[in-house]
Amino acid sequence: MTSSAPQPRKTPTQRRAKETCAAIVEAAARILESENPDALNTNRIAERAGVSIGTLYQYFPDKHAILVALIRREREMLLAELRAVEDDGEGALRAMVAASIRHQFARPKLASALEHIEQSFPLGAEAADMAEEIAMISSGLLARRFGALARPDLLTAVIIGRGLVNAAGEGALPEERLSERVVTAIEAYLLSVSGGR
Amino acid sequence: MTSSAPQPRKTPTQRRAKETCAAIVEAAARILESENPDALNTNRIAERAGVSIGTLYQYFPDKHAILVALIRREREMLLAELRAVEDDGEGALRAMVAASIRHQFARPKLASALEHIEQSFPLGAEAADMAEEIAMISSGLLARRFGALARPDLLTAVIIGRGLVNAAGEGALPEERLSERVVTAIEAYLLSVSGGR
DNA sequence: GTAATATCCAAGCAATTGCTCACCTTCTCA
DNA sequence: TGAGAAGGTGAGCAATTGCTTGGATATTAC
Repeated sequence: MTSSAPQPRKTPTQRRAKETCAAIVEAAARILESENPDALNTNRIAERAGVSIGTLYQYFPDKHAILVALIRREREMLLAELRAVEDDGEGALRAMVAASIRHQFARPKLASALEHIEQSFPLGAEAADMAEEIAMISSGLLARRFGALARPDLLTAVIIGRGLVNAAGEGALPEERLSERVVTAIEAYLLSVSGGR
Repeated sequence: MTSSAPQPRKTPTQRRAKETCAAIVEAAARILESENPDALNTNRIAERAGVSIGTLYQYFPDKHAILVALIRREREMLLAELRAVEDDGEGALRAMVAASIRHQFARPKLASALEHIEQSFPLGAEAADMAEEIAMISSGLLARRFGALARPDLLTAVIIGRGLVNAAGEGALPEERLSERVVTAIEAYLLSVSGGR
């Protein structure tokens, strides 16, 4: 009975080791941002992190695990911002959109690189968890304004928002007045499916 | 003075050679569909196409060129469908959405695999051309119903549509009543920015 | 038919990749 | 203070990759 998700060989306990781990993950992020993503290999990650390749493989069982850690790190940052949005009914949608845009434009290249990587290897369960939590948060925040929303309608709203923010982050849509544009698109759709009132 | 876009070594003239070329491109498509995209290498493409690796490199200067050819092939198929939409005012939007959905669901895995590949290497100029042509087509078809639309609003509508169709193609959104949903989202947005009438 | 041309073959090279292993260094704590 | 644990090193292996090359086979033109 072999576990399909390999565990790291060592768990970092001392502070030095935790910094090393963080440096490795951040090095991967920097490579994804600066060079073409094909240049992302473990030797290069170790080099940019300023550690040896052997050290890297003490904390990450394989290359895949480094990317998973990076994706988790970024997801948690976004989720934290979304969870912090206050449920004041009126401005909640605006605040969620603003948080998403802030996250996307903090490190736009990284955000879109990860976007593509996420699909190529199924981070399946976790991606679903993340989608679920975003749906839950949004559901609560939007209910006051649009009433109880059917699941597909909620998903549609989230996808519209994500799509527009990503497109803008990749330069396919002007950044100007992006926030209003996204809010408008989501509001228009939700009003339309929730009775138009 | 070296050209940055390498030309194929030979242009296929006989029918046999053209079939070989098509088989190579289709083999790449099948690999992207069936196996994980990391397994896409030239040796494998040649094997699945039923030709030798040497033959492959007679018509394609490098691996990149095969993917470009495949992307072009798929783009042309979609564009052809979109161009064929009749300008009857009312049903034009519905018809464009239907064409996009048909294209996406004809070979869903291929469509989303290419979606991710397109970004990783800049097919820059051509991608822009495609976006431009879609914008032109849409612009004409939507003008009758929504009036002259500002460029960013048009782009937003296209991105909303693409995003929803892709999401559905990847299973993130139920396929049920997808067409109505997409039309609703686009209509709601365009009505909202074009004066709400 | 036969020469010229077009098409196809596949062994294998050079480079890159993910990763291991045997060893050294730094830290912790009794 | 010193021994064991935690942290770190980097040469290099095995596998894979994109691609070249030298030559065999098929098609066309005369």
